[in-house]
Amino acid sequence: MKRKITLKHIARELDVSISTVSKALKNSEEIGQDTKEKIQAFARLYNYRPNNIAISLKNKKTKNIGVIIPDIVHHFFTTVFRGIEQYANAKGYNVIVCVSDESFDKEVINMEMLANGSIDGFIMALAGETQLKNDYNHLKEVTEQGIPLVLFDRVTDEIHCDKVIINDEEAAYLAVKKLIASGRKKIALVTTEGYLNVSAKRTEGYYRALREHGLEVKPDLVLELPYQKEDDKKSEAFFKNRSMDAVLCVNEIFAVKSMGIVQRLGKRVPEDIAFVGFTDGILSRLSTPTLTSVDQHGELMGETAARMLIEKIENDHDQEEEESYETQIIRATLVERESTLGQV
Amino acid sequence: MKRKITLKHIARELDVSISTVSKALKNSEEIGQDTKEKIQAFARLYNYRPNNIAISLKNKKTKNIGVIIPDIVHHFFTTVFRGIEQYANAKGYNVIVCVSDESFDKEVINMEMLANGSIDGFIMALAGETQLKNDYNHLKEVTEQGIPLVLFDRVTDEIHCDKVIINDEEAAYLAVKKLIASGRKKIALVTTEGYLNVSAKRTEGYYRALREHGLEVKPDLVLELPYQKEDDKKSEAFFKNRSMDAVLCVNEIFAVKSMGIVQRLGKRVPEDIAFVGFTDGILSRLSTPTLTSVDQHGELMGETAARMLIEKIENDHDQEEEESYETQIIRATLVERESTLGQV
DNA sequence: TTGTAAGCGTTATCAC
DNA sequence: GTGATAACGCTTACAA
Repeated sequence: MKRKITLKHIARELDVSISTVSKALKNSEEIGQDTKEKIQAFARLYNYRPNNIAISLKNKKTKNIGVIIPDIVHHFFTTVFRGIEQYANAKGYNVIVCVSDESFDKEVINMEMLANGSIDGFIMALAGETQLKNDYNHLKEVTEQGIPLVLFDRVTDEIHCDKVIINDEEAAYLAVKKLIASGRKKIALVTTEGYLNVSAKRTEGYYRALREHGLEVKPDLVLELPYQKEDDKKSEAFFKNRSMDAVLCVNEIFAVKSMGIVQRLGKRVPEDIAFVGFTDGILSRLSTPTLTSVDQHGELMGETAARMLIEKIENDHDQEEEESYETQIIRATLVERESTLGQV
Repeated sequence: MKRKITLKHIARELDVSISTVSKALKNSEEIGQDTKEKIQAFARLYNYRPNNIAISLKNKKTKNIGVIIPDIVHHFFTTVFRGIEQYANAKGYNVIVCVSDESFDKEVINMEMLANGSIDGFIMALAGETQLKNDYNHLKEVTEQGIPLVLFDRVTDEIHCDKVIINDEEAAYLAVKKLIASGRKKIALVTTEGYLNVSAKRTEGYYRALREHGLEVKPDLVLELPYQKEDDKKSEAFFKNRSMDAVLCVNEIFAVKSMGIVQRLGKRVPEDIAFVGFTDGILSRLSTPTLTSVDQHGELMGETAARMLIEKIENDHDQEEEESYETQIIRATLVERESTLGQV
């Protein structure tokens, strides 16, 4: 087993001082040509690599960024993560991920773990529970310590920091508007219980589109489902007992499931009922019929978040006080597929 | 901005030495009751938290584990990751993820970055390119340095280390056997090009099942598709021009796509053609018809890998030389759904 | 009971 | 040109 070699080893072996070795390896002008060559050759031979931890301690920079997301087995978060990871990596940063599992406590614990020196900044989407509790002290503490923070998707007005969101309200509005333009009149909504931030905004957009086009807003055309738990009974009853010609769903899982239920009830998609989902993932592309869906551009979102964060991290030293925070809005786009084909 | 406080600050403030503070905060018997209380109160007040980096440097343990996977927007890897993350977190470890993107170079770079002190051990699945090149020097170096490594799913015999795999060959064998038992006789295979390890094993299982049941092995009933790129033309031609009554696919994406194509060609699933996929993910549950699929138990796999790794990490100090490596086999299970219903 | 000092691996400043 | 020294934040023998 060849253990990792340190400056000290090289110094001892070549009978020079540690600082000489350090400088030689940085090709410093101070060091004589022959000594440099000798040291560099030795270092190469033994495959010397500086110890990241020691450098972190010295520089007070870890070159790590902490990402805390509610769930990892989830297309959207995964996509955002890829955007973060790619950008960060290109900039020489590593990414430490923690999953809050929608739990407030886990979010707090993970944040505290990472905040004690492990990372230079955070990128996160709030846990559902955190949004419900409306308790953001853990975020406040972190920002007060001067650790840069970027929130994405699941954000809050309570915290002043950089944010990246999509135009949820508008995207839903535009999707519904399109349905209306194609002749649909009885448009239902399938959304989540418990009012996650984003679902709430999408719901607003849905209502606004109806109102602005003089369509009646019927509360009984709105179905609220639990966020993760499967509950097909409720959906079946909903679709069986109501008349509608289009459905907006706040995510693609709800949409694909609903399409399945509706088709089993003998209705045709899109002829009888059109469907639009959010989160343009693999399900949308592979369902039958393929699903028209709002693409949230997760990867771009992640990249944007990472860019904002790294920007803050690397400029932190000078402008101490002139805190200026930005909210970037990623414009969602509607990807049209079979589930909304045709004019009614 | 309240900057993070250190032992030194506390010591200076309370006019004691750093070591006294350190000991007091660990509730050491050495320190007098009143001093302890004074120090602890002060620390609590200013919310003192030890700096992880300093501790890492001291202990030569980072409490981080490095995970390198080919892709993150991928149900199976994501599931494994969740298993790793949960177990690791419960044991007080954080997880640093790097994505190799199926690239050999990225895999090497990421490994080297992390190996220089950032992590205590690796869990990884090999990049496709790495398996093709058959070059594992980066893994060798890491293990020779005494950094524990656990490979999962995409493994290699070239490296001696702990491994976690599923019984791919057997799982495919059993799936095909089941198809045969239900009366299917002309069974096709949809697999990946380039022979990823796992696909190759599944292919073997497919062949073995046919042979053992006296069915003819027809090479033209085997379709090889590119791993990621969409190429529907090829599939369409395949299904249009051949007669078959069942299909085994090496992943659920291939399966769901194929089902779509076949249905568009006017055939019924499962009446005319039965389908079985691998990777029991969300697609399998939500496709129409729902897909019978081999559950690879990713989460268990991740948890197992994390357990093996942490075990090695925490026992490294004593048994230096008596290297004993283990290969855990997770038994895949067939989840039967609509796509294989009924007897022919 | 408290403090001093060395050490983890590096870098930077200053002396020789 | 080269080396000693201090520092990053913490732990821990060992002194006092």
